[in-house]
Amino acid sequence: MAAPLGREFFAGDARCVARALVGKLLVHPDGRVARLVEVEAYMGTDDPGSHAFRGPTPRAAIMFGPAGYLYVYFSYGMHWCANVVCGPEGTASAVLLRAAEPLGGVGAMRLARSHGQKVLRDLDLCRGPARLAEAFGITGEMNGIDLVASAGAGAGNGPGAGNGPGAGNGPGAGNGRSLLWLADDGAGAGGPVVATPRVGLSASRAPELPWRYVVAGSSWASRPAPG
DNA sequence: GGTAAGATCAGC
DNA sequence: CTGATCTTACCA
Repeated sequence: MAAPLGREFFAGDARCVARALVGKLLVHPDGRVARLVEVEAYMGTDDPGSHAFRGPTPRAAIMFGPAGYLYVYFSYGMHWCANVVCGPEGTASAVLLRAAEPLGGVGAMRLARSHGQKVLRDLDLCRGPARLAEAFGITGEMNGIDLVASAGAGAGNGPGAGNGPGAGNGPGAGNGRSLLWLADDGAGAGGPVVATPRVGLSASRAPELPWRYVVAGSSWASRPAPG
C-alpha cells in the first residue's frame, strides 16, 4: 500500500523534504513506479545554484508558489528535469529528482526512453535527472501541475473526468486526478542516506553545499556515493 | 539585438 | 572528452 504524500509533506524546508523524499515512490497513473534514490535541494534568493537566485523570473516563478507543484525546466537545449516545489508560498525552493530505481511499468519507461532501437538496461532508465524525467514522460507541458491529490480523491468520475491519459487504472486509482504524484510505501531508502555536494554546478558561481541526498552505495544513483 | 553559460546525456 | 541544441538572463 502506497499512501500519496500530501501538501504538508512538501511545505517544510527543502533540505528536510529532500532527505525525506529519498526512498519514496514516484508514481505515474499508467503504472510506472520508481523509488527515489537521489535528490537535490535548491533554495531561493540566497542560493546561487538555484534558478530562483535572481528572484521570481518567469521561469523560476513557480518556485515561489505553494508547495507540491511540479517545476519542469529545459536543460542544455535538449533535456527536461523535474522538481517538486517546497516551502511556504512566497519563499522559493524545490527538490530536483535526480535518480530512482524502477519498480513498475518498466516497459513503458523503456519505451519512453528508447530513442533508436537501442536496448536500455533497467539501470539506465532513471539514472540521472533528465533520464528520470524522460522515463516518466515529463516535459514542459507538465510544468506547474499539482502533484498532490485533490481532496475527495474517491471516485473521480464526474462529468469532466473523461480527459487525460490513463484514467484511473493501476496503482494510481487512489489518487484521483494527478498526472503524477509521490507516495510512501513504508519501505524507506533501504540504506543510509548521505549528503554530498550538488552535481553540475560551476564551482565559481555557487559554493559547494551538501544538499544532494543519495542512498549510500546505491547503483541506481547517477554517480557513486560513499557507503 | 547579441551572447555566454547552463541543475545533461550519449557516443567516440 | 566532446558535440548536440536552445532557453534564459544579462549586457549594450
